[in-house]
Amino acid sequence: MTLDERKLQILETIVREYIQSAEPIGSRTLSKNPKMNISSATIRNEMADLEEMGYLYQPHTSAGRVPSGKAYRLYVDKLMTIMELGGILQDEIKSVYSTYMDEFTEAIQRTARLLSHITSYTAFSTAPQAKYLNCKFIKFILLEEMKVLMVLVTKERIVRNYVITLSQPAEEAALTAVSNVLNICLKDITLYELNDSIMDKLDALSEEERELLLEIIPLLKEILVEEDRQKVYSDGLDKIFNFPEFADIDRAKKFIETLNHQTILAHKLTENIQRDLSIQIGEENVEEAFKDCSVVTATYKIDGKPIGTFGVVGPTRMNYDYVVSVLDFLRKEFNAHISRAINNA
Amino acid sequence: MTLDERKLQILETIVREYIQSAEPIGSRTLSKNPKMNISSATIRNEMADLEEMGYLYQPHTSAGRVPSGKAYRLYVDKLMTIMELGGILQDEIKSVYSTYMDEFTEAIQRTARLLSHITSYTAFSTAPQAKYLNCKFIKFILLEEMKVLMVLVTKERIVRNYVITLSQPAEEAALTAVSNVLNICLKDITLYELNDSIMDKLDALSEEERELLLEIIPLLKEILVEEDRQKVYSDGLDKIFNFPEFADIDRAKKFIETLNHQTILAHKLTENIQRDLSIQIGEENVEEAFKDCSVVTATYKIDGKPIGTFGVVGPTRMNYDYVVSVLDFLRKEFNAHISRAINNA
DNA sequence: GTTAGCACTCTACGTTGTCGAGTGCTAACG
DNA sequence: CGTTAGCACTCGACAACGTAGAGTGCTAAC
Repeated sequence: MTLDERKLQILETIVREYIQSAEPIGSRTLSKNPKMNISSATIRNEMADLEEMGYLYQPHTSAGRVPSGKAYRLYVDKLMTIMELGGILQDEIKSVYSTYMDEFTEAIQRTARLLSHITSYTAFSTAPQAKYLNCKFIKFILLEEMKVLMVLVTKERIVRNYVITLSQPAEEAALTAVSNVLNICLKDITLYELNDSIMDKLDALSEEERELLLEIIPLLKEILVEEDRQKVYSDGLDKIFNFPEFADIDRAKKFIETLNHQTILAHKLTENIQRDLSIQIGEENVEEAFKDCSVVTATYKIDGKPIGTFGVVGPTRMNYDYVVSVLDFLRKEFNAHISRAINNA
Repeated sequence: MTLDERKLQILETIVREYIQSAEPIGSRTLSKNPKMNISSATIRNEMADLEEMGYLYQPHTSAGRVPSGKAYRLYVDKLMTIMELGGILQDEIKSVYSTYMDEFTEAIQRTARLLSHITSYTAFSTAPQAKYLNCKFIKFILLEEMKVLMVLVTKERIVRNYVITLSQPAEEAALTAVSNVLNICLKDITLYELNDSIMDKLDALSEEERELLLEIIPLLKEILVEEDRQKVYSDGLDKIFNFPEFADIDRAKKFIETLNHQTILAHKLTENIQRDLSIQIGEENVEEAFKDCSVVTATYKIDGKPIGTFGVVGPTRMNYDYVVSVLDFLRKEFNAHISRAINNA
C-alpha cells in the first residue's frame, strides 16, 4: 500500500484538526470539511489503510482516529509549512533584544521567558557550554592569603567568578604575572583548547610564579568539567496544565519533576546542538516523562559555532508550524544580537 | 463557652490525626484512640461546641470534622512541641555544611534542596538582600574604553559582577584610584549605608578621577534597587503533588504559577524577616494561591542582623512539629556556617 | 472506485439504589 | 448534671444499569 495524494491530504487534515481540538477525528466530521469532497465511507476506507500503515490509531473501537508519532513525523518532515511571523510579533521579539543587555545570562534567561510567552508552551534555554566560550581575559584577585578570586570574561561578554583555594600563600604581583601569561595563551581560544603550548612560556616566569601557574592550570580544567553540568533556565512551567492531555495529575507530576532535573534537561537540550533546529516527537524522546511530549529546540551560535540552545516542550499535538516559525526567527534574532554585542566590544 | 482541658485535648488529637490522614475525623474514630476514654457521644457534644467556637468545620453534614485555620493557629501557638532532630538527620544536615562552600549562593541553593528533601515539602530560599551585605572590597576592571566590569566582594564571600557603561573613556589608573577611595569608605558598612561622607575624600583625587567617581556612585545606588528584586531559589516543586488536597489540577496550576513568580515569592519570604521563625497558616496568607497552604520560614543572620530567609510551603495540614524543628535546627546550622566562613577569612 | 445503509461497538453520562460513616437528639443512667 | 446508649436521619462514595451519540466495518448497489 502506498501513501497516495489523497491519503496524504486526509492525514494532513487529521493532524491539523487534532492539533486544534485534541479530540479524536471521525470520518463524518472529516467529510464535512470543505476541502474534502468525498463521502465519509470512502474516508473510512482510507483511514483504515492509514491505520494499517501506522499513521493513525484508535483510542478505542468506535472512537475517531488520532495521529501517531509516525504521522507527526511525516507531517513535520513533509507537510508542514514554515510561515513568516506577523509584524507585531516580529516587533515584540526585536524589542526584547533591542534594549542592550550587558549580561549574556540575562539575555538567555529572557529568551526563555519570551519564548514561553509567545508560544504558550513551557520553554527553556541553556547557558553556553564553557568549552565553547572564547576567553577575553582572566584576572586574579587576591581575597586572602590562600584564596584567589578568578574573574573570567569571555568575548561573548559572559562573566564568571570562581574562588580558588591555593596550597600556599600567593602574592599580588605573582598573580598578575600568571594572569598575563594566561591571557596571552588564551587569546581567542576556548578554555577547552588550552593545551601544553603554555609550557613554552614558563621561562619568562620566576620559580614562584611558575609553581603558581602549575597549580592553577589543573583548576581551570576542573572548572571546565564542573561547568559542563550546564545551567538550564525554564519558564512557563504552569503552561503544561493548559493541555487536556496533562489533566492527569500523575503525568503532570512526572513532567514537573523532569523539568526540575537540571542534568536530564541539559542533556536533552544539547544532544542536537549541531542542528539549527531539532524536533523530537513523542516516543523519539528517550526520557520517560517526554514520551508523550514533543521537544523542539533551536541552536544559537557564535562565529558559526553552536554554543547553546533554547526551545519548547509540549504535547505531541503541538502547533509545529507556529513553533518552528517562531524558533527559527528567534534563533536568527538571537544570533544577530550576540554578534552585535561582540562586535560592539 | 471556654476551651477547657478536655476540649483542648480533643482538638489536639483531631489536628494530629488529620495531619496524618487528610480524612475528616469522626467521633467514633476518635473515641477509639487509646488516649480518649470517653464515649463517642460525649465527643460529639464537645465537637459540636468546638465547631461553634470556630475550631472545626464539616465538609458536609454527615462527614467527620476538619480543623480550621484557627485550630492550626492554636495548635502551633500552644500545643505543638518542638522536638530534637534524630542524630542521623542532624549528621546529614551537618555534612552538607561541612564541605566548605566558597560561594554563598551555592550554600543558599543547597539549603533549599536539602530542606525539600528532608521535609518532603516544596522549599525555597532567598539570596541575601544587597542592602544588608557588608562590602569587603570593590574592584573595577576595564573591559573596553567605555565599559567597566565592577566586581563586588562581600564579607560573606558573595561575589557579584556588574557591567557599567560610562559616559566617557576611563583609564586603568583612574579606576584604581576610585576603587581605593570606595574601598576605604565602604569598609565594613553596607552599600545601603554609603552616604555623603564620601565627598570628604574627593580632595585626594584628580579632576578626572573625581568625575569618574561621581559617575559611578549613582550607579551603585541603582544596583541596590535592582538587586532588591531578590533572587529566590526553589526546590521540590513536584512535592506538592503528593498531597491529595492538590489533586485538583486547577489548584496545582495556581500553585506552580505562584511559585514561579519571583516577585511574589520574594515578598512573601521576606515580610517576616525580623522573626527567627514565622508560620503563616491558610487564610493568613494574602496571596490567593496560598490561601489553603501554610508557609513556614526561618531567617538567617550575619552578626545578628537578618539578611535572608528559607522555608517550606505545603498544605495547611502540615506537619508543623517536624517542619519547625527542622527549620530551627537548619537556621542555627546555617548561621554557624556563615559565621565560620566569614571568620575563616 | 465510490457511496449509502445498516448492524454493531464503545464511551460518556445520568439515574438509581445500597452501604457505611457520621451526626444530632432524646432518654436513661450513675 | 454530666455522660452514655440508642436511634433515626443525612450524605457522599460507589456500583449497576440504561440510554444517547459518535464512530466503525461490512455489504450491496451505483
